[in-house]
Amino acid sequence: MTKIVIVDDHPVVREGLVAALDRKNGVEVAGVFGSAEEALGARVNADVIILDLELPGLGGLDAIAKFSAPVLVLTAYGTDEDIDRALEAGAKGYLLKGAPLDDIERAIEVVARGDAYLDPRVTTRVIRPRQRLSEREREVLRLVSAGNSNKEIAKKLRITERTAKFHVTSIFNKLGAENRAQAVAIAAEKHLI
Amino acid sequence: MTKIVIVDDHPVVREGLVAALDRKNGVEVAGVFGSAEEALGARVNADVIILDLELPGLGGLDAIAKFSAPVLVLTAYGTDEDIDRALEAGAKGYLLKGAPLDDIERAIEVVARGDAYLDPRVTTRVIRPRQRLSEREREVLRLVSAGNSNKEIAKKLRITERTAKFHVTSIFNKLGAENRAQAVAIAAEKHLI
DNA sequence: GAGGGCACTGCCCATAAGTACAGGTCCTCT
DNA sequence: AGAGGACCTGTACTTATGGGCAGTGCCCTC
Repeated sequence: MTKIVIVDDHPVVREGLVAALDRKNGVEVAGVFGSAEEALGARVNADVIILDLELPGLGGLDAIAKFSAPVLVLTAYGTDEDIDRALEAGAKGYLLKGAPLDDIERAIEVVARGDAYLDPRVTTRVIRPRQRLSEREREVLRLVSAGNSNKEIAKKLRITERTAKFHVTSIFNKLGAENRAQAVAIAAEKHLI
Repeated sequence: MTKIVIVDDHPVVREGLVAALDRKNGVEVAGVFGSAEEALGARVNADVIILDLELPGLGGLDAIAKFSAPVLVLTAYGTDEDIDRALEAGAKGYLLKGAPLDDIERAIEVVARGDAYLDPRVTTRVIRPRQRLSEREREVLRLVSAGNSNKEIAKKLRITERTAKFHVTSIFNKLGAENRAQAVAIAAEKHLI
């Protein structure tokens, strides 16, 4: 009997998962929570945690490492950044909302026995090494998105305008953008900002 | 007995809605579909259509007007543009995914009797008049997001560079941006692109 | 028929952006 | 010790951007 704990702030999603998993043999829903804090506080003994990344309060990404049971992420977006951080944090599975129920059930089995499961749409991103932005570059990108000029960025980060330009150029190279407008668009699309 | 048709491409969401509504008195789920085409083709007699906006094939926004029964939109994003277009297309209700089951049930009742229901998070946006971009401006904004210079935009739209600049400036004014990077960020945040 | 919104265009100008060259210091991992 | 990465800086250059001022024409509504 595989014990499942569900952590998702969407009532409809919780309902759907419970309904689907209750029907299935060998699986038992041991707890359903709307936030990571509740789930962690309940200290339920589970074999698999199904965890949404967008949660009120403690975000799913930060919660992953706090669970002792293997975590199967089930979330709406599969952005490079989310996936990277979730897997780095120790998630054993990554599913996108909208996945067929069969896939969800298979993922639970796989994760429960200690293996890893990735949604096919996620796998594509994982096998292709991405150009991750450095901490500084993300900072600069954030300022660019807010409409700051290189001079303003320089002032805020206490560096010279030349260095600000340098970071901006690095961002272009990594994102494959030709100018700030496109960089912001790409970043938004990848949910980097 | 209120007859409901559910149109959503997420299996988990479909499952959740069916489970929740089956429990409720006076409500009957008369059909569940994964796309607008299927739902329209089935010609089920319904009192309320629960419709997701992000659908494969025919998008939810375009599908709204094609249903004869009142449509209750249930979607993940509540962006100004989506809301505007959905309401213009004739949606009678607008709920965000993540809404409590009670709200969903209330919305169904309200919509079924011909009134309108808005998610509280949506209402805020509706009562505040927004600066909507013109068709041309959205076109220009799209090109700006793709990294095009004013000259390139001019060429692609067969106008002069001066006119491209003019549109870009109008976009800045309406969005409250100071430059293209910020405009793209704001547009992305409002899901205008 | 007089607005009002939208689309379009001209000239001019100061500043910002983006890129080319070339270099430097840290820190970490091997 | 050496390699690689992130981070930082300089000079010099071309081009793009954003905005001011001024004006035209179209279409739709009141």
